[in-house]
Amino acid sequence: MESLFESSGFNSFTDLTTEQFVKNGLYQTYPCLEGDNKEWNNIISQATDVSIPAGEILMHPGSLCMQFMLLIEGCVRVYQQTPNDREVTLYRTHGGELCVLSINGMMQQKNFDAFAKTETDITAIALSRDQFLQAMAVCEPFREFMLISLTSRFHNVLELMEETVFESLDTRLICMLARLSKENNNNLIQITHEKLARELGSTREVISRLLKVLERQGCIKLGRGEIHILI
Amino acid sequence: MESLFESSGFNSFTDLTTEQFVKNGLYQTYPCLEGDNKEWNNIISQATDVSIPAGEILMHPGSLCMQFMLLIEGCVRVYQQTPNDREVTLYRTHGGELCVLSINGMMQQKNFDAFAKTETDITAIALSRDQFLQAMAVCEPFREFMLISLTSRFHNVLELMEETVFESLDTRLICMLARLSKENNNNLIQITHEKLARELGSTREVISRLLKVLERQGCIKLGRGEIHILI
DNA sequence: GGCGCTTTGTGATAATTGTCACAAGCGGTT
DNA sequence: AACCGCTTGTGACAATTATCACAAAGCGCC
Repeated sequence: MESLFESSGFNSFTDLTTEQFVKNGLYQTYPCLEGDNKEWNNIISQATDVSIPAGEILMHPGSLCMQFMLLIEGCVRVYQQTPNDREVTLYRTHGGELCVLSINGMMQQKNFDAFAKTETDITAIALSRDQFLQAMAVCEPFREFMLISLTSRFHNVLELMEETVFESLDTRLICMLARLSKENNNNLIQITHEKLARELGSTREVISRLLKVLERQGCIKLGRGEIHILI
Repeated sequence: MESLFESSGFNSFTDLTTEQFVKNGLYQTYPCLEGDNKEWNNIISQATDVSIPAGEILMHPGSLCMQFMLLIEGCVRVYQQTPNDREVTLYRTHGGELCVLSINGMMQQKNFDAFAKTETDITAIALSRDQFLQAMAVCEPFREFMLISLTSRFHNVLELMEETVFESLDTRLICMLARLSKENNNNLIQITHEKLARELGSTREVISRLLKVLERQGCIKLGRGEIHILI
């Protein structure tokens, strides 16, 4: 199997108009990177625009990503998987965030033992290793952005670690529901029990049972593929 | 409570001879950073040598570390803790590795919700935020080292994540014993059950029982404060 | 309506892990 | 020997979580 990022020119835009559009998108999404730095602008003008549909696996254990990705639009889920098909979500990368996974492959021999999959169509800008290193050398805001991105992602994962080690599954489930509701700004969450289980690293039956308990307690109302939060 | 790193000049060396000694240590420990880069050498010559005894808490939730640490010698344990006094080790930083935690505080408002504690006496070199950013700007090997350090630490933590989510405690315990034995290159491990529990995020009684099972199976031989690995 | 697929509900059961309580052993000190 | 602190052993018990098995309900489609 081969990572999509390794294969060249996947769905790349070739006409300048579209390219221009995406690269304007870059500064809308990453205003902190805009500036009159000639070298930086030069690098960006040579970067590849990338567009990938939902549901594609961008990285998987064993793949060595050789490009650096600045996500413009869309959402990528990073998760781990066991042989017996259990999963846990590690984090998600959204537009305006860089793909920290993609740095790993570029900087080291070690390949990454996690999956990354597009949850929506995404657009992104890809830099080669050299372009990336060059950008690091010449552009102070880029350096700063890199460091902040890496450390906050690290921070996220440590928080997740703490939760999974010390918190019971029902607590984690409740937190997850609260978060989903808040993110969508909606008391109605559209998700199956199966997917919730794959978020939390558990199994469907267990989640179904826990949800049923919450429903009996009057916290939520269950429907097929949806959960109403009743505060 | 105040982080040690925040308080200034903790045990700093003041005489040039010792300083010189530690800074030679820098290049012994970090050969990749040595070079004839004037700006870099200038930054390093102004950096603070730090020496801290074993058992000190360097960082704790709520502290904002404002210095960047290059660890020369010794070992720092980074761990999380619950109100009811359970712990889990996230990772250890040894001589030759940089303290990725310390970058977090410098780059962001968010403070780090983990503990860092010296397990041995340590010596390190501390850079201020400005010195650090300057170093990132002028020194390509330093940049590369930073990126590699950050991504491999990230990698470590994700592996740990996978283990704790999907592996049973006895499996994780066995792995831990194997690792400790390998690290010391010795079939005799000197550690208490209590400490093993704090490594793994579990409790003493549980670990004691699991160890007893392993002993009955003939895998190990238990003694007070020590475990013999019998292959 | 009938079919097929996805999703949910749930019983039964086992394994894992945590918690409380207390005894016992070991090693050093006085 | 007597004492003390640290460490280990273990019973009893509860709670949590996973697993297997299968039924039932919801939904789209012909």
